[in-house]
Parts: sequence; C-alpha cells; structure tokens
Amino acid sequence: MVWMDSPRTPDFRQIFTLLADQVESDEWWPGETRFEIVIGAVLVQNTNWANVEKAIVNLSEAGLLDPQPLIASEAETIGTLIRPAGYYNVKTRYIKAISQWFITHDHEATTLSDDELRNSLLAVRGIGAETADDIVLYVYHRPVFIYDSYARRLLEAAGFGSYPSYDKAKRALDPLLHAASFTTDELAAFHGLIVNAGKLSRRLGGWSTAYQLLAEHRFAEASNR
DNA sequence: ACCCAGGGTCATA
DNA sequence: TATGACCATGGG
Repeated sequence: MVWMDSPRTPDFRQIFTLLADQVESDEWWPGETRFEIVIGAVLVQNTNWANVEKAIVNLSEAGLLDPQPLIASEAETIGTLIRPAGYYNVKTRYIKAISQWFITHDHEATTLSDDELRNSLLAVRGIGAETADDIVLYVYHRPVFIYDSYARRLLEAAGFGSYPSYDKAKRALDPLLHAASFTTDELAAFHGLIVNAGKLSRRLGGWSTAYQLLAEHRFAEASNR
C-alpha cells in the first residue's frame, strides 16, 4: 500500500531553530507606537510593506497616526494619504473601524482572554483572522502563531501537509504549536523570520528550494548572493 | 505586459 | 461551508 505525501508532524521547534540560525531577523513589528502597529496591520493586507511605509509616513506627517483625529477625518483625506498602500477606499473604512475599536476597547484589553481579545477584533469590519492575530501578538503581546501565506507555504515545503486557508491551518496545528511552549517573544520573532525567509525564497527559486537550503544549513550562504 | 505583495468582504450556490 | 469577484498601488 502506498500513501502519497503522508504529512509528517510539524516540529515547530526545529523549524524555528533552522530559521533563527540562518535568517536575518530585524525588528518585528516595525512601528513607533502600538496604534501605528494596528494601522500597519490593516494597510499591509495583500500589499508590499514598502508601499505601506509611504502611507504611514503620510499619515504621520498629517498628524493622523492617532485614533481620535483619524475617526474625525474625511474619508477622502485619509484615502489620499494612504493611496500608496492600495485598496485605499476599503482600507479607509477599515482604518476608521479599527480606530473606533481601539478608542473603545484598548483600555480593557487586559481583562480579556487571548480568545476573547481575538474575537473582539474579528468583529471589526476589515479585521480578519491574520490581521487579528497580528494585533493580538504585536500589540497585546499574547502568544499566537501567525499562519500567514508564507508560514503555510513553508509548512507545505517542509512536508507537513497542505493548508489552503488560515483557519484550517490554525485549527489543525495550534495544538502542536501550544505543545512546543513558545514564549510570546519567540512567536513574535518566528513570524518575522518566516516573512524574511519568504521574501528571500522568491529569489532562491521558491519555498521548496528555500526549505531544502534551510534543512541543509545552507540558507544564509545561498541568500547572500 | 505580467506577476505578486506580510488579506478581507460580499454575493452566490 | 466554499468558491469567485472585487478591491489598487508600486516594484520586479
């Protein structure tokens, strides 16, 4: 009997170590204030971070990296400022919604469990599974793993099975993840390492070869050219 | 000219 | 519950 591509059990510790040893780790998440991290998490949806930075600079120079003035601003004003980040009409609505949430709920976040906080964020228009987890991890410092597209591609390349959606991956793998007992700081670094590896993986010929290099401890060498 | 990027919503079946 | 259209800019 043949079973094809029988997925192995992900060893998150091993993957983390491979990445930590071989991938450049800058600061995650970039941002001067907690609210800037919130806004960045929305603006970066399906968008290159370089474009997001331009939008954040525009907001900052306009004094709008602050929830109160932001919700008081005209949609057209915000749209013009964040235009480089793309989808500026929908993101304007999203930014206003999450700003209102921040004003109302930020102060009581410490009274909520990780799941309660996540669900509260998910109720906001424009905040889906990944953006919610970004905020839960980088703004509220709760220990969650970000199952973004890079992470799922990495897991697939490592032979750990295919995970077409964020929620499926989270449901399937969170039990194993918790068993590995990562600290919040480790998970914060983990996501950054995965994204940095993902950016390099394109130049290296995709996640498949990128993971091969990682497993053989040749990733750093290969990515330095 | 084409492809993708640190996703999410909404309508439809 | 699951798929597909839609949202938009900028760099490779």
